[in-house]
Amino acid sequence: MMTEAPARLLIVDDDLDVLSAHARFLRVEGFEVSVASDATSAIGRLSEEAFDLMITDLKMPGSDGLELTQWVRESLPDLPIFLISGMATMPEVVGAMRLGAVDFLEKPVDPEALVDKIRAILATHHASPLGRLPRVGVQAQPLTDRVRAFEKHLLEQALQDSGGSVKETMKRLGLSRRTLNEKMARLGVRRSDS
Amino acid sequence: MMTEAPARLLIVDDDLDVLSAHARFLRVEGFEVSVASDATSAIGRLSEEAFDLMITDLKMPGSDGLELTQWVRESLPDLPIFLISGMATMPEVVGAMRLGAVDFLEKPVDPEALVDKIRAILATHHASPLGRLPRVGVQAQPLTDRVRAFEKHLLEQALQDSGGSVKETMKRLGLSRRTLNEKMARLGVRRSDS
DNA sequence: CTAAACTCGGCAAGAACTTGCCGATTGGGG
DNA sequence: CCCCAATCGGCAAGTTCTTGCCGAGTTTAG
Repeated sequence: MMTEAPARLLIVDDDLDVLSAHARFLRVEGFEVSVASDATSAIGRLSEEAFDLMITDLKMPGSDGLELTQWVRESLPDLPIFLISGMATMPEVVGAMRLGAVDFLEKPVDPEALVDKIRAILATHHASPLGRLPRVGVQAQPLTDRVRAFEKHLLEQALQDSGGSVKETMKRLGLSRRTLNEKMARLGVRRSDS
Repeated sequence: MMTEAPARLLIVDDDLDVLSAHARFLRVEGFEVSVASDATSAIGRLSEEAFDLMITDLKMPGSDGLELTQWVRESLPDLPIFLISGMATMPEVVGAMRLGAVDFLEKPVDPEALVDKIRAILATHHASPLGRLPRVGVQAQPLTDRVRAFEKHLLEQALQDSGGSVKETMKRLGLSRRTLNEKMARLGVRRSDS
């Protein structure tokens, strides 16, 4: 369980049901969540407040997720972006990643998986040399937890990059099959067959 | 048609028919084309000659396109890479892009479109020497090394935030004094008295 | 249906890490 | 000079992690 200063998330989605559902769930998980239902208001929010992560739907009426991503990349280079979309075409995904999205999730989004990814990204980002946000006084957090989160993130990412193949992942990470399995079990990483 | 120095392309594909077909077509289009039928020989080529662009199949026997991409990203950061694949899953595409591929094409590849993309990439690349630097986690080496590096970073950061005080740092990281000392020694972290 | 390729997880020996206990060192104050 | 505070590192018992060996489901291609 984490007790550090809550991370601030901005969720953007034109589907209000999805939006509020995600927002509610993430708040329960301890994040500080702001929402926006379109790119314009999202940009408004981003302009007046600092966020640790933005999660946006790719397909929205008007200015869409890609444009929003682009705007963010130019204006807030350090803000990690998660793109979410159902029925995304390959070119769209490619474009999104090229624009600098950190990850791409397909609808429907598994809340648990989303939370894991969020935590993982925040863990790496906080540690990265970019420490852009003013840090609060005593934000002590066990080293082991942070390292664990990071390791978990690496595992998930490698696994995903390998298309879910354990064999491929172990080569990529330089681990023996057995060790990889152990770590996955220990850290609660599952192969998400896509 | 201009007469500038022809761009040098390296095409990697295990399917020799596809390989030669593409090579032939691209040569007709005025590119200087080299080919390789597997990752190993591709690396060989890349090691001995300079290229402007590499086009590789994602799925190949043995060391696959992802590994090749990874190798290139580490060794030749500026070389743009096109990945080609049929039946690629979303996570694979995301992973490939995250590894730094410039574009991702689906088989069967339309030669005309390919040429367009090649020209476009070469143009932009020549124009902006940096391409896109801000990429996220490029998969590098063994998991353990990366985790170690991360932990070291956290230690250094915490130590610095504590003004070099070990006592303060141990509280902050939730470690016993002895453990902290051990880690510092193991990871080669020293107190930089400021 | 069978063979081959992948994956999993139990088990156990060995390696690596954690941590309390002790004594030693270094700098200030008193 | 002595005492206190902050650090270090040796030692050793206790834990946790790594990894090879084995046997067992699952999938996939023939």
